[in-house]
Order: sequence, then structure tokens, then C-alpha cells
Amino acid sequence: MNRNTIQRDVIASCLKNNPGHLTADQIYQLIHSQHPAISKGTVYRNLNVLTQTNQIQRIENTDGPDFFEWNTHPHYHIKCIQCKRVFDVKMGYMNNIFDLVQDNAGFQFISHQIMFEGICPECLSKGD
Amino acid sequence: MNRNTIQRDVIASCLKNNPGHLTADQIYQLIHSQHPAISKGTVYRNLNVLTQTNQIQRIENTDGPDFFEWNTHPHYHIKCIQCKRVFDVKMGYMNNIFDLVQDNAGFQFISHQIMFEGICPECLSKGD
DNA sequence: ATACATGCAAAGAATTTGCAGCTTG
DNA sequence: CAAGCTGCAAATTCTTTGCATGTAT
Repeated sequence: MNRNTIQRDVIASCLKNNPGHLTADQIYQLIHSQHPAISKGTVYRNLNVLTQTNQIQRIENTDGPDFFEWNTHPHYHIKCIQCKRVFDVKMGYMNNIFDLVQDNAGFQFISHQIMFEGICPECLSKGD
Repeated sequence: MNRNTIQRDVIASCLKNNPGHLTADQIYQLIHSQHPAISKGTVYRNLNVLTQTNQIQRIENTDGPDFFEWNTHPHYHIKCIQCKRVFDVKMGYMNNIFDLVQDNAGFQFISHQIMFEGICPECLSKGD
């Protein structure tokens, strides 16, 4: 089914070795310096494959490029409204959140995500 | 500062009279039938102004166009993974959610949003 | 062998923006 | 009249896709 190509390995390793949350373009830039022949289309295609096979996690973004991270455990994120970067939030995962819904109105609830907005320490220290 | 133009009025009224969640393009189509001269740029610009002045609410979307609704009270949404439409969730707003964060890690938390994914009654009844 | 992957460039989707002319206060 | 707004089209941003060629199994 899915093949082990050099490119796929390099992209997965890039995320494994860079803790945090990277955009497709950042990943492309990082890899491009070592492997100048890699194409952006390949990066996007492989990020999709790796996400679908649950080897990495995609953090969908509403006002800019999506982020990707090595950690696939379900958890929540906070986005800095100034630098637009995304970080993990240290907070227990709410497995029971569906119990808080008062009336499901005939919907089948499958999953949820929580995105916090705020200001990261780095931007805070650079003044308002 | 902000002026009352016919276009702005018509766009606000469109949301007021159409309960639910509409995309910029849906709003444009609805208005265009009555006011063929309106341009899409004007719709987008006015939706931004109305959102900034808190007259309407924007629901940011990760895999398609954003939605807009007349109701500006903070609440949560569910997106149908089949038809991609967005609906309100009947669930209390978690004003205390920041208390659940175990370690703010130096971040200033400002706001949060929760997006559920699921299947809407209409899609459920159309079979799997 | 052949199904899957790659590089490249072009296309796509959603939204923003530059500009000249028009309105509102 | 001046600041703000409009219509139009072009530009921007992020991501996907078509195609001919290459490669893993």
C-alpha cells in the first residue's frame, strides 16, 4: 500500500527531530537545505499520508497554514495572537465532554477540538 | 467612522433574516438576486467590519469557507463531516475553562473555542 | 511488472487589496 | 469636502492536482 520512500522518511524524521509545531513550508525549507531536489508537492502529499496513517498530527488552522507535530496523542493547543505560532496546552483531555451537551438534537458527536487564543511568553516579554 | 451604506445594511439584514450559518459566498448569492450590482469584495469587506464591531459572529473554518451568523453570544459549534455545514451546540459556555489548565507556562490566556465534529440528523437519515 | 511516488508547474479555493470613481456625514 | 465605501479585477496565500517519469515491492 504505502511505500517507504526516502522523501517520506526524511519528512517524518524532520518532525520527529523538531519538537513543536511546524508548517508545511517550514518543513519544506528545513529539508530543502539538505535535499535541494525535494518538491513542495511531495511535502504536502506526504504530510497528508502521514496524518492519515496517524504517524503525525495535523493541527488545522483558521488564519494561516496548518501545523504538524510528531505527538499524535489527543491534546489541546493555544495560538499566540501576535506571532501566530501554536503551542501545546497542559490540560487533561476531556473524554467526558460529550456529557456536557444538553441536547444532541439528533447529531452523532464524534470528536472535538479546543483552540485557545492568547499571548505566548516570548511575545509578552517583547512588550504589548 | 463607519458609514451606513445600503450594502452594509443589506448584508446585515441578510444574516438577521436567515437564521443559521452562512458563508460569504452564500450571502453574496442571496443578495445578488435582489441587488445584482453588489460585488463580492464588498460582501467580504462588510462581513469583516460587522464582525469587528461585534454585530455578527464569524465562525472560522479550517477546511472551507468561514461561516457567519447573526447570534453574537459566545457558544460552541458542531460541523457535519459529511455536508460540512455548521450548527450550534446546546451546551453551557465554559467560563471556567481556564481553571482546568494545569500550568499556563507563562502564557496569557484570552479566549477559547470548541468545535465538535459529527454527523447532522439530515446526513444520518440519508444513510451512512 | 505495476502500483505507488516524485518533481514540476499549473490550477483551485478563499479572501484581500489597489485603484478610480462614488457616497455619506 | 473629506473620509469612507464601492465595483472591478488582479493579487495573495495555502494546498491540491495532472502529467510524464521514476522507484519500491
